[in-house]
Parts: sequence; structure tokens; C-alpha cells
Amino acid sequence: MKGPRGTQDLLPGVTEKWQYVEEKLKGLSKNYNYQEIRTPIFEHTELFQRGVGDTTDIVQKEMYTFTDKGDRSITLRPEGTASVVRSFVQHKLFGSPNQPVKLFYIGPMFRYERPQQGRMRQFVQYGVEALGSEDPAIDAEVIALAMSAYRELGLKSLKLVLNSLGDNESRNNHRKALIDHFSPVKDELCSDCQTRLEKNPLRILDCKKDRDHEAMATAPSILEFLNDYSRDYFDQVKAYLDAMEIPYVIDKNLVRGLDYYNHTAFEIMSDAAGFGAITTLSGGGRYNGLVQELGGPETPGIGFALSIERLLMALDAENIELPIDQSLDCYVIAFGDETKVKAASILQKLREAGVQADKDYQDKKMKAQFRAADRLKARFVLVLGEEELENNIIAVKNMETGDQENIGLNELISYIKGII
RNA sequence: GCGAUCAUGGCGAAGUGGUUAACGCACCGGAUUGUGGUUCCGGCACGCGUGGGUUCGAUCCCCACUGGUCGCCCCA
Repeated sequence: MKGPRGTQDLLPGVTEKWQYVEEKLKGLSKNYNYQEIRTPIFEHTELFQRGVGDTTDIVQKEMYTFTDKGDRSITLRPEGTASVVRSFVQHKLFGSPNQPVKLFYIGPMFRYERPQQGRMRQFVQYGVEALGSEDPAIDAEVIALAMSAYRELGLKSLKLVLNSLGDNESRNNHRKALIDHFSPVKDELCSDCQTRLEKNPLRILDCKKDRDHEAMATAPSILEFLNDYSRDYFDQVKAYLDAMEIPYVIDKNLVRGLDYYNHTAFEIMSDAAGFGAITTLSGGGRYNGLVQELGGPETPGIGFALSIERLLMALDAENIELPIDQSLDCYVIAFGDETKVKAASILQKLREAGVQADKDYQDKKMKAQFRAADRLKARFVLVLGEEELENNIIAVKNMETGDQENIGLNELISYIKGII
């Protein structure tokens, strides 16, 4: 038996890394005052169709959708924002005295794709959403948080790519210009782009097939169509980033795959050598119409999401070792039939006192037990034999120095607590 | 969804249409009757992803399935 395609088991040895990273991200959220929200990993299919957008690749070909026994169409969530917004609306968080509502989530997402390194069918995203504010400062805050997530772990080879998609008016004007621009050459575009021309011409801009078409280079840029409000908003976001000393590059073709974005859009990529075909570590942007689209009051919002898998890949690519403590405080070695019961009671007392401790359960020879203790990186080995038992003592060996001394059994716990 | 490639013990990795499937690491045991990390010696696949087929005979040939990897598409 093998696990389903595109899934992975995280085994001891790597789960420690995940725990470390997840704890870091939770701490980071706390610093920026984002609170955790946990939503179901499956939702009504309609949520994603409306929230993410019918024209997106995610909805068109990447969703894990099935019919449940009650004949409902259910989809495993392909991303986090739609669910968070649904929950925000359902529980009327727009009425919360604390505005904006600042939330973070961490959990598995599902997309039906051909897996390769950094792309799984089940993967884990951490993300944040700030709902209820249309202030360029919070756009910058979300971007700053995203960058900190990587920087705090020691990553250096990062590139922040920024763009503005403008407000509805700007987008509509741009959309018209795009249609006018590409319609004359429609027949020369790829089939995807021909449909995009009708439904979402913006996405023609990040088509890789038609990248070299001459109409691409001369295509109208959204930045030329930003109205005063949108341009000013974008300028302020940049000013905040400058003030925060967060470097970025503008990419006027950065479009993002989801329909709900407007104004600020950004991606963080890895520059690291040998990172592979997939370089996007995280992405996000502003989605001012989404809450209303999902039945709530008109509420602005902005968020981003990162993949833990890709974060870990980036750490590998930059040869960053996480400071994970893999040692064990004590390993109890007992030999002789008389000693075994006593050893078990000592072990229990150690653990109850908060000492990490283990013993052999394979009936191994003493030498092999020492090997096991060594492998487990035990800092101290407590040796209990017939001799020690008779004298009511136990030998405590420091595995690093090799020093060993006898300690009275009734003072063992306080002694150990003193040296670990 | 398309294309390519791969699948041998816990891990890495050789190999052949036909008696005992290299080797390295790890692990286990011994040299050391009660003390690890070094060294030496020994042990460790009724089995070569799963299911069919070809053949006197297949781990090695063919087909399907499952899974990995890489590229395309797209993203996190």
C-alpha cells in the first residue's frame, strides 16, 4: 500500500522541523496581533466557485470535489481565504468591536495537480487575513509579516514582487483596453487566452505560451490605467514599505491566479540557486469585493498565504539548520532481574518530575543499551545493577564527559533536576 | 490534463531470461564477566512496486495499474 498520489507522510525527524516552523509562525502572528481561526477542510463547492472565481485554474481543473451521501457537492478546500471570509460573514465578525479583524490559519489545502517537488495534492498553508480596513498601512503590514516569516528563520535569498491591480473602475478601463488590444490578434493567441479574452483578459498577461507574442510587449499595463485613488493607494503602500525598509520590485504583469484580487498584489519568490522550477514561496493581495460576494456587508480585506513545504525547501536550499534539540535527558539502564521493577519506578518518578527519560524494552545486553542511549543522545545514563540496588544507590554517568558517580536513590530526582 | 523517466533488503545502490540476487550504510551478535561513540570478526532479501501475459523457466521481455522524479500548464 502506498499513500495517494501527491500526499506525504511526515515522519519523526521531519515533524520536529514542522513543529518548529509552526511555532515560529504562531509566535509571529501573535507579534502582529493576528488570532487563529480554524475552519473546516471541506466546504460547499459553491463557496470556491463564487469566492475563488469560475475562470481560475483552481476552480476549473484543480478542485477535489465529490458528492456526499446527502447529495451535496463538497470540495476539499484549495485555499484558505474563501473559508475565512465565509466564516467571517457567517459569524458576523464584521460586528466585532476590534476592527480590522485580524486572523491567521494554518492547515492542509488540496489541489488536484500533477505532483512534483514543492507541489503536493495535499499541502499546508499558513496565511493571514485582515478584514475591515482599507488603509495602505495594513497592506504593508501584511507584506511585512510575510517577509518576517522567512527572515526570522534565516532566509536571505528572497524577492518581493509587487503590483497593483487597481480598483473596479481602473480594472474595467484596463480590461476594455486589453480587449481592444488583443482582439485584432485573437486568432494568434493560444486557446486558453482566446477564452481569457472574453472572461478575464487580465490573465492573458501571465500566459507563458503567448509570452513572446509581439502584442504582449505592447499590451496596456494596468499601471497606466490606475485612477487617482488607485495610484495614490499604491504609492502609499510603497511608501510604507520603504519606511519599513522592505525592498521590492514592481512587476506590472503580476496578476495572481485568483479572481478576487484588486489593488495590492504580491508574491515572494526564492532566489536561491538550484531551487527548481517552482520559485514562488507565497502570495497574497487585497480583495475588497469578496466579503460582499459571499453575502456580507461591503468590507475590504487583504491577506496572504505561504506553503510550509516550500518554506522548508527554501531552508534546505540555503542550507539553514533549524535549532532543534534532539537530546534526551536520561536513559535508565537496568540489568539483573531484581532491578527491573525498581528501574521502572525510578523512570516513572523522573518523568513525573518533568525529566525526559526512557529505558530499554528489547531485553538488550548492557552494551547494547549503552549504544541505544548514545543513539538517543542521552545526556545522562543511570545504571542500576544488583550492586547499586543493594546499596540503595544508582550510578549516574555523564555521557559527554564520561564521568560517573554514585547517587543515593532517595536524592536522585533532586540531583538530576539540578544537573539537567 | 500532456510529455519523459524511474520503482531491487530499514536506507543508498550493482546485476542477469535459468543453480547461493554484489557492495556500502544502518541494525544485531561476538572480540571486552557490568558501561557508549573507534577497530576487527560474523549475521542480516523463500525476495527484486502490484496484477496479468510471453516462455520449459522471469527480478531481468510485453501490457495494465499504483507511486516517485523531471518538464509543460499553473500556482502555495
